[in-house]
Amino acid sequence: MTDASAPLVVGDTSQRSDDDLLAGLNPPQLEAVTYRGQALLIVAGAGSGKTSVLTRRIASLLRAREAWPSQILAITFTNKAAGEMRERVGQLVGEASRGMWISTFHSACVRILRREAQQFGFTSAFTIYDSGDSRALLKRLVKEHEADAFGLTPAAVQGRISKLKNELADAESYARQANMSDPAERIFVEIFGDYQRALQRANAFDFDDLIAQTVYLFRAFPQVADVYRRRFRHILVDEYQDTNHAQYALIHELTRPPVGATPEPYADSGMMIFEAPKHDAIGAEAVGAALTVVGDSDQSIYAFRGADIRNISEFERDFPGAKVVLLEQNYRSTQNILSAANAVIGHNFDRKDKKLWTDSGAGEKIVGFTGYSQHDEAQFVADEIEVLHKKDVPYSEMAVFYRTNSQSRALEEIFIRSAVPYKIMGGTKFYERAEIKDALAYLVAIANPVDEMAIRRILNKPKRGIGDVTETAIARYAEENEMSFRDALANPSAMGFGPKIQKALLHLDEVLVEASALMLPATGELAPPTAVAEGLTLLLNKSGYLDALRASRDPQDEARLENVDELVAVTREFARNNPEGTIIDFLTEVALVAAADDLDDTSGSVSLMTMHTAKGLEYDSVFLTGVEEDLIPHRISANEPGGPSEERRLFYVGVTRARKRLYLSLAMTRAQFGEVTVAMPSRFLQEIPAELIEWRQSPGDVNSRGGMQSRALNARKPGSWGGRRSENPPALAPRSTSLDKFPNRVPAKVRDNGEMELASGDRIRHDDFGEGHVDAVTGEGAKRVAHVRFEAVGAKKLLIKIAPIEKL
DNA sequence: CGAGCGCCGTTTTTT
DNA sequence: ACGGCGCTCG
Repeated sequence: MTDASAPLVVGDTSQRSDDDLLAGLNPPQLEAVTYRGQALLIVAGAGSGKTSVLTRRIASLLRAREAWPSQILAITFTNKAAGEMRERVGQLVGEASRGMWISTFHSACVRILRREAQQFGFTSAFTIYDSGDSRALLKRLVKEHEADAFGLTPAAVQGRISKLKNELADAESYARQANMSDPAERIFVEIFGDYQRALQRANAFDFDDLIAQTVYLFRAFPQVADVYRRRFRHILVDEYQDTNHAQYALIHELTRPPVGATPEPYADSGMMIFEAPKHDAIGAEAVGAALTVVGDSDQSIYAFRGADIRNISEFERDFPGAKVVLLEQNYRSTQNILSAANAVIGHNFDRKDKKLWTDSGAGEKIVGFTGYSQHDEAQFVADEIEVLHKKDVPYSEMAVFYRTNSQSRALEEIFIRSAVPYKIMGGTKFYERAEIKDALAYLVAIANPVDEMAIRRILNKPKRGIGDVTETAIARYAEENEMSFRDALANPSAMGFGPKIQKALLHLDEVLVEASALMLPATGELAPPTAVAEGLTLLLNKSGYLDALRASRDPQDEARLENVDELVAVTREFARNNPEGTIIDFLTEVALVAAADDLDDTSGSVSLMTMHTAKGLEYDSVFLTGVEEDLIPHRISANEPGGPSEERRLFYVGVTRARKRLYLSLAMTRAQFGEVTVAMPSRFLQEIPAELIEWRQSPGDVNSRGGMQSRALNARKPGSWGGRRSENPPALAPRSTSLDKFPNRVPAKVRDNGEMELASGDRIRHDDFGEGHVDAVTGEGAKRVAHVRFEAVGAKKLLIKIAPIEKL
């Protein structure tokens, strides 16, 4: 650990006034940087300079010697954001920034767990299972329990387990309150328990465990928790609106005052605890860490994975005496973009009204475009990108967003044809490719030999003639003899296999042994930085994996070979950046990369990504594509309580990423499941004042002209609409132009419930809030208000005439 | 045990 | 439209 080993900047730096830190801040920003107290909530609208405020706040704590670097824990949403923050703090305070913990929730928890794993039955070499890994494990368990007969698919089970873990429910606690007379429920409980035991046996945590188990650890071992409570005196959490319950609990545990009585200068795990600077009171042991959270409830877009908006809306209740600072001035976007964003988000009720503003002028109008097909739309985007590029907008300052990953395909096709350089962030991620997972499984097999999943994965890759029967036999032998799968595999002669299989297994064992010797140095010895790269190369060569790919005549295997080479290059790069990095460090880094953590962002390409991935990023020019009903808002969200509101926030996030130019595009038809369907413009377009948008081609244009000529080169593929039909698809038949002209037409159902009668005791359903029970009705005529208790979201007051409700 | 074929479900978002 | 998975046959 390098924690705090670097000295604070000395001499004039610390004496110097904070002018440079505070320069150019507006009053609320200033307050956010300089406020000192136990709890601070910074409500930071999009583009309000929150990163700058956070970094300056940290810098000012360090400069004033109110905290040592090692006493600061800053949680960001992505590793990339963490890196940027570290760099920016470094620019302000130099070397003093070393030793801070700036990382994501998951990275911070891994760090803690690696240190403390042996406290509760794991080793520090534990594996991190990504969703694919846990899916594979669950698949086996679901099969074993024949649970599919009860409608329990691996995906469904995985979803439920994830949700439960985010709520800090474990298998036992859930079992206690489950309805065990329901057979499906009983089997689910069994699978959950088996799953957890399998993880434990494999010395592995899944993503959700990383958080939840850290919380358990702190609760079960208060003296361990105390180590971290004493250590971190300032905790800062970004994107607080997207924290889930487990993360919230973790923060709570960390900000609690230490309970133990004996502060030791050196804690058990060898971590150094520094005494507080003497002129300050923060060393008082009874006080919990100061907490700063930054968030914007309008940008909460992760409810589907357990983010609980109440964490931020009830912050003041959770932390009495908390200070709240509002940052509303936007420094990113033009007023036109902000006005559009404000208008859209204003349609969400149940939100504190908050309006972004800027003093930098209206800027260009938002450009709208309606393509005939998704390819047509993509061609518009590609053409426009070229126009911008000729105007000296670098490709790296342009981004294309979409709601679902599958939409990227059409864009890619057209971009390739149009020679637009692009990179896709996230998507089918590099690390999810089969060949990469294979290669990583070899590494896991070295680092964590009890991880049976990893060994099973590589058992027959490349093909060694080892099939299901052999695999099961090894597993049974291992179980009978109470040894690990890895050890069983090492003496195949005991299992009565044929000579061919014995030879194959022995060879695999030899390769693994040899690689272990290379990559896992004896205790005390330091492995050379190149160990991971060399070990991986050795594994892939001697196992025959590369040979098999090379020998294959499947054209895709060539690409796979390149990908594996790329992974080897990644290990070399890792060695350069982390001279002391071990195989475990490498696997950790790889397991926790996020979609937005792109490796090279100086690549001079246009970025393509989902709107979710776009959160926290900003670009000069942004293309928001597929702005259609059933896409954004997504069809599936329509029936979920709070779904439509969350979709609106997602759209809002997309819009507010743009600094100067925003393009909103859609297609009139979209191919889905191989079928062409008619798309309707998104309701969110309606919510933007018409004068803000300049339509290059409005939905009305496309309709009334009876089909545009497709500009997409490949729109004439046989089987798609172009070839056969000379007439227009019937659904797009021309209509009268004037009334059709966009804004005022599309799905705009102005809501009017008329004289809907509601009385206390009625049950209603609300588009966003779900079902609820009417407690009372007050007011008269058009202003009658229903007081409703919703099952999902609690009590709300609704204007009966216009609320999106129906009586049940 | 492995290759080939046909069927099915897929597309919401992610650490 | 496509890929993944399971089934069947060699």
